Parts: sequence; structure tokens; C-alpha cells
Amino acid sequence: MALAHTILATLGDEAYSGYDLWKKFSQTKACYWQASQQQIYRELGKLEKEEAIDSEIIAQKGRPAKKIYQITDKGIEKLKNWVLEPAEPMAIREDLLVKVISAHLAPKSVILQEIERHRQIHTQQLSVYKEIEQQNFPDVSKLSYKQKCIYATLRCGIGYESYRISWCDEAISLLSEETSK
Amino acid sequence: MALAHTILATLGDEAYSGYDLWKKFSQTKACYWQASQQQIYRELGKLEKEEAIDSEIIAQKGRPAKKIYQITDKGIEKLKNWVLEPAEPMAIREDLLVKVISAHLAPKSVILQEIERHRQIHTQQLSVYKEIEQQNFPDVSKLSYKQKCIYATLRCGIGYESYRISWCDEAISLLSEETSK
DNA sequence: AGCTACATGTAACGAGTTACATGATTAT
DNA sequence: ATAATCATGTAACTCGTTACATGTAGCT
Repeated sequence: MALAHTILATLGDEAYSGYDLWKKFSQTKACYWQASQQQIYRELGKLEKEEAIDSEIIAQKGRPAKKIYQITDKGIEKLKNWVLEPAEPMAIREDLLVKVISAHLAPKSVILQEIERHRQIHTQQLSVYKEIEQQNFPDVSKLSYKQKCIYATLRCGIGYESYRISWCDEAISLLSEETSK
Repeated sequence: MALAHTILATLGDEAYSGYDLWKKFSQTKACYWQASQQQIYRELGKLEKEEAIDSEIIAQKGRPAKKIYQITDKGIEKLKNWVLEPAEPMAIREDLLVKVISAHLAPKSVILQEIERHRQIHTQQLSVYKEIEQQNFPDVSKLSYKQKCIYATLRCGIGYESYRISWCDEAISLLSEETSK
């Protein structure tokens, strides 16, 4: 249900087309939400049908026309009611850990290299987040409440990637050790 | 796709009924996979159809009969091939962060209490994992490779809950501050 | 008498993924 | 030429959630 609300939250600040939302999600929103282009288009269709958003078609020179969406009063109300409800922690479904559990079926090097590969992915993502932090949040004491909320989600992403890197290091070290048994 | 493989991995050690798998998942597997009872029954049906597992009905005194499943050679092959493929990092979809982004729509106390509630949930889960660690892995140096693999997933769960708790503390502190703007 | 645990399933729906379809512009 | 980016969508399928359906045994 939260993809709809994530879209509403994003449209709360600014009007976006489906394509723009998708790009925004692929970039900054990556630390707390992910959605494919198709999912976004479908969700926009649903939200428009229930009048939580409305659209306007903008012609562009040299480019295809854009259909930009804005949140309605009904949409703001819907989002607000949802914010007031409690949220459940995300369910963990990590393929890599299932593979670690089954690691004895493969050569040791395969799983070690795979963990190393994940370490690199998380290191890369961490540097992206840190770059955003430096660029957009150089002085935390000067942020408004709304900006602090956004910063808190970025800190969550930074914490997550750091934790993943630490775990990869720990796992590599643990599984590399010589084992008598 | 990985629920099927998670079940295969579990059945690799021991035969289980659908009900037993569900309980096992609710407990120890919680740090890397979650599935409902219905999902497990459906997946078992599929796996049996493709002959990756087979079943046996065991009558019990004073209790309903159990249908216990065992992995077949075909199932082991399927699992092994999957382990050799690379795994993508889990997609993050955290409702709480979407709510933090929309926090200005609600009274400040609502979001702070919600983060505090999450902090408690993660603290509780962390203590469960630490209890398992103390009980089952008192001496890491004496573990076999297979046991080390299991231990690595537990360490992943411990790291995750610790990271979540740290973030909740950071977020509460950040959003509680007096803000001039 | 009512709750929890044991035990298996069907049906419907919502969310997420993958493939397909179309067509213009810009950069290499 | 051909690949990438811009731009929107349909269709089919799989995965995850919720509700419904059934029945026994043991505990309070």
C-alpha cells in the first residue's frame, strides 16, 4: 500500500510526470523505496481514478508530451491519515543470506567472491549517499524541521550501507578461516 | 523466487511439514526470510509438482496427520544451481521512512512516538538474537564451516537490529531538537 | 465454555517483475 | 548507423497478504 503513499508524499512538494517520478525514485528515494517504471504508471492511474491526484498534459518542444500529476486535497487527506497509522518494520528477504546458508553446496570461493561483490555494491551506494550529504546537508544545525526529516532518511541509508559493509567484512573473515571440522 | 530455495535449503538438513517450516521461519529464519503459512503451503505444492521435493503422510496419535517433505536429488540440483548465480541486494521498502518524509502532516509527537515504538521492536528482536547467539554459538572457534555459515546469518540479524536501534536514536535526537525555521 | 496450539488447505486480491509495444530526439 | 534518453502505456505472470474453511487436543 505504501507505494501509493510514497508517490503522494513526493507529489506533495512538486508536480511530477510518471517518468520524473521514476527517475527521482531511482536516485534519492533509493534508500527507502524502490519501484519500477511500470509500477509507478499503474499506481498513478489508480490514484487518479480515486481523485487523490489530478493530471495535466504539458506539450514540449522536441520531446514527447508530459503528463504531470499534482496532489489534490483528497490526496493530502489520504496521506495524512496514513501517516497517523502505525507502520510495521520492513520484512527481511535477503537472497544472499539464503545462499550463505546453502554455501556448502558450492565451492568456498564462489560464496566469498559473492560477498565481496556485495561489499563493493554497498561501498558504491554509501559513497553516493555521502556525496548527497556533503552537497545538500553541510550544516545540520541550519535545517528546517521538514529538511531534518529528509536528512533523517538519508542518515538511515548511510547507516544501512555501513552496516552491510561491516557484515560483509565480518562474514568474509569468518568464512575464510581454516576450519578443522 | 527465493522462497522456494529457502524451503529447499531448510529441507536439505531435515524433513519438515508445512506447519513445522512455518514455525521454523517465524523463529530462527526471521533474520533473513519471512513467509506466511499460506505462502509456504502454496510453495510446497509447486515444489512437489516439479519433483524438487516429495512427501510422506505421517499419522500421529492425538494429533492431525502430518505431511512431511523431503528434498529430492532434483531439488538439491536446483538449489545448487541457484547458489552459483549472483544475488541482488534486497530492495528497501520501509514504510516508516515514507512516514518520516511526510511527518510535517502530523503532530511531531506522533512520529517521535512511532520511531520510539520501532526502537522497542528492534531492541526486543536484538535480545532474541543475542540469546540464540549465547545458547548456540558460545565458542566460534569450534564451529564447522556449515555452522559458521549459519552463524554468519545470525550475525547479520544482530547487525541489522543494532543499526536500526542506532538510527532510531539518531532520528529521535535530530527531530526533537528545537528548530528556528 | 473459550482459548491456544496443531495441522492443512482454497480463494481472492494487492504488489512487484518481466516482456512487449511505440515513437521522437540527441549524442557517439 | 546505433545506442541512450525521453516519454507513456498494456499484458501476463509471480509473489505476498488477507480472509475463509475445517477439525482435533489440551489447558484454564
